[in-house]
Amino acid sequence: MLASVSRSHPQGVGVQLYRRALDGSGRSMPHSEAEGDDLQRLVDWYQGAKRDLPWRRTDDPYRIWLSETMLQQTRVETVIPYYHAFLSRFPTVGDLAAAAPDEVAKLWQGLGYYARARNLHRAAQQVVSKFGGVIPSNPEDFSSLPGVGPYTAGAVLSIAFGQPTPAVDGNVLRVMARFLGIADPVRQPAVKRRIEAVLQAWLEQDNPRVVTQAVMELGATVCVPTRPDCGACPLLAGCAARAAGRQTELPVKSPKPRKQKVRVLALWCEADGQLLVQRRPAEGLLAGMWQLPAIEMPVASAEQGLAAAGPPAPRDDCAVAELLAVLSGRTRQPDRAEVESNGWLVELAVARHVFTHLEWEVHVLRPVAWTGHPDQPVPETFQWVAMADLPQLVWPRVYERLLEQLLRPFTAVRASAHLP
DNA sequence: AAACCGGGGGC
DNA sequence: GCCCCAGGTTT
Repeated sequence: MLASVSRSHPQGVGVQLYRRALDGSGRSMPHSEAEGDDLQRLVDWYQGAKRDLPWRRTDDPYRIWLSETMLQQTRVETVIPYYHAFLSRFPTVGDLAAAAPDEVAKLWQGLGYYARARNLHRAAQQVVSKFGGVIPSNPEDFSSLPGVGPYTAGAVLSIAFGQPTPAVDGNVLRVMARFLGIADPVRQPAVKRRIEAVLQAWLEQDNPRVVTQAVMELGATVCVPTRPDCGACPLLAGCAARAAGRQTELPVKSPKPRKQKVRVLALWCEADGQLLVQRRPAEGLLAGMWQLPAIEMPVASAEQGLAAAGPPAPRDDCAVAELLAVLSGRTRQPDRAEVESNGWLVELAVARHVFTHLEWEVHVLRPVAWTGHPDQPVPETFQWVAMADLPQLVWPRVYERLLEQLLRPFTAVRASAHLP
């Protein structure tokens, strides 16, 4: 198929595309002929250069689907141990469908973007209930599953089922933006559509299982964000960005907004070998995960440049007093003496944690005068838990670290010792 | 279209 | 410190 494609325009077309894109002058011209050899070289390169990854050793759609889900916004090295642990516990989609939600969450602990796990679990149940336990191989059905967006659908359908469905992830976006010389912001849907169209043409000319992975592999190992190794690139001949010497300037991305800083005041309430913990709301940040009883106080934007860190302020004492009142089942506001009394909070630890869109500074405080006890009732969402049982709960990374620090020499909080 | 949703590794 | 990673969902 590809061998018959002519080799008429070694590099001219790519340069032209780059200039046109820079001028913002609209549609690209067809580029099938000049890229035929590029595609062939890409495929040949992949066969010899591909990394030996666990999900490349199987044809099982379930395993490939799991890998694509775990790999969303997550590095290969991070995923590998989770991938093995997950499959060890849930070898088939049916096993996953039959699992308890908390057990699925526990195996995802530390991986981030926890909605992925909830969606995958629900999707597995739908595979059983709607598709007889067989992962659907047609785009409409597979894309209907929760957590399956355009990328995941394209990736699984092409890699596991050999269909010519393009999968555009961050790697592919970068490779194609450079190869085609696209100077428009890659966020724009029009850019993604154009890249999908070119990629689909490639998929229809060669084995989709190979082409999809080849482009991604190129972006992951050669056409990397900084210092791309153009000398080793199979697409060098047709690359518009390289021809213009501007490969490091692409892709063009829009600037990100500043992170909101949040001061988190978390309480260490321990009594009778038990610890008071709190379950986060079922929706939103870190949904349904466990933490120390805490209040989150957004730091005013004016203060962000100043001492966002630092010792608890008077306002913090007041907020903690209110939380302690709630824990004690009292409805009245804490009195002046409680709030103003000195030295009633001992700071046991501080941890900073950065999310995509905000930043936490967690202070773990021990209210030395508080007399709460496991025998007394606590409001909903709070719970006394034996120290030894803490590892069974699902913790956000920052609390995992804090607990490990504060519980030493107690047992670890991780699900499995071999995870990072 | 923009905001929300984790965590980590490389520089 | 900044970037960005085999993205999806919600508003």
